[in-house]
Amino acid sequence: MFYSNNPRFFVSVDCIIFGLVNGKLCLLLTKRRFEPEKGKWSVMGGFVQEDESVDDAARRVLRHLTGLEDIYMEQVHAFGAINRDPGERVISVAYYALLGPDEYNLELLEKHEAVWIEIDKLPPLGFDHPEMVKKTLELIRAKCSHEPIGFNLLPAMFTLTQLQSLYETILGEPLDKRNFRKRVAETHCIEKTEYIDKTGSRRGASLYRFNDHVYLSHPQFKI
Amino acid sequence: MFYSNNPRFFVSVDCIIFGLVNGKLCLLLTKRRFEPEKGKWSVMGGFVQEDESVDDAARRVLRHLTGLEDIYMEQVHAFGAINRDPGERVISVAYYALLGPDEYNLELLEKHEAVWIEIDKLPPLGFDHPEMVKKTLELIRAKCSHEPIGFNLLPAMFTLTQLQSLYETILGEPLDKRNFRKRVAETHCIEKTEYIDKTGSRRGASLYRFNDHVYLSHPQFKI
DNA sequence: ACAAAAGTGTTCCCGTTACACCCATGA
DNA sequence: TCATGGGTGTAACGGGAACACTTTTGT
Repeated sequence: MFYSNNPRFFVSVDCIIFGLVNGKLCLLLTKRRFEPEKGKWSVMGGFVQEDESVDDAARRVLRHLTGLEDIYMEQVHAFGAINRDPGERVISVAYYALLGPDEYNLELLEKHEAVWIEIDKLPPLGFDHPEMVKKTLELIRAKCSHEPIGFNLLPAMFTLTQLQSLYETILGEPLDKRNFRKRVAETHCIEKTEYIDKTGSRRGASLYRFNDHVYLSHPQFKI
Repeated sequence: MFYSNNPRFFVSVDCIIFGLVNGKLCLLLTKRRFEPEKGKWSVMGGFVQEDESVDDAARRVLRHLTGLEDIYMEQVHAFGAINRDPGERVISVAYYALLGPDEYNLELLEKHEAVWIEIDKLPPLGFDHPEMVKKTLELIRAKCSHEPIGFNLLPAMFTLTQLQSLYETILGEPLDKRNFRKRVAETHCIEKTEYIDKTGSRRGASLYRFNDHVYLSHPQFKI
């Protein structure tokens, strides 16, 4: 057919997977056991197959690591430099994903030799993964203030201190506690529950919950 | 080699090309003469080749249409649905480009059967091009207020009325003239020249120029 | 003289920021 | 009782929005 004059390429997905481990923002990385870039750290990836869309390929990578289907995930950028993979030419589409504490179990991660590494202690990464991570961080930094993506990293119920500390980590700057809580109060989709978390302090802190139903009916969000 | 278990795909670029024609924001479209989607309108595209990066492929499409190398261009999104191309499977990376009035000549466009069509009079497009255009519009709408991309659509010198009307078209809403000019005045990288445009009014309007040197030394922009 | 676009300041309001102390509890 | 994190209000400031008339000049 007409298209056949043109070359075909391997297409991969690379998933920049975020999670909170002990309250620290981490990336899921693996140390490559095969060439190319053997021994270097890299993000989790895989090749796109015939029977799946590119988005589906990213979901498959996520599913293998977590056993779950409905992980928050979004495309970041396509990377298409000729020599970005020193082995063969591969065009890669980067995605980022946000995992909540219940969305990963360490056994499954161990089986895939994936480890959580704190975002500000990243080892040197192979390929063009540093650029992918950089672009992803810019993206979520810009996005987290007007779209409620941060909740995907938290448990279903969380304290305001946890939420604030998450935002501080993502934005890389300290936030004023009273102003932060004022904005939370104005954001109707974050609601206080009757539950109290006693593990983080002697006094106990109210647990809050993100109400996506309220959010979807009034999609306004500003933190 | 190890990768060879995996399938390969055609990869294309699709360029959503904007231009100002008679002060109206337009897209460069073509009516397809070949299957698939013969007779439908589509944006300008091409297949990625072995010897070029994906970005380079987009630049090549632009170069063929304009004869120029340095067109403002940026990636929008990769589209990878299995059946997005009814002919064969093609994974496409969308780019948008902004052409100034001196960056296209109608003969060259005619040779490629490309025509300018006003952004609010678009015909039905084939493939997933409607989604590409929608995503692109969202992107430039969000971007034009904090990054000086609009100037790529204007001649080297322009009146403030032209600039305002461009922003009104992109944002889809009328802007207050005095507030607009106040913001322009605060933006050091837009400078008044000694020249006067007499074609747009009896009185004549001062011509302004975007100074990218100033912008690069103080990359701040807010309109 | 008049039509048509160019050009120009001020006021008000609201949202953002800065800031410090008391509370509840377990050890 | 004290150490620890939880929780609360107000005042000052600054940026954004609303708003109308005069100027210039070609016809």
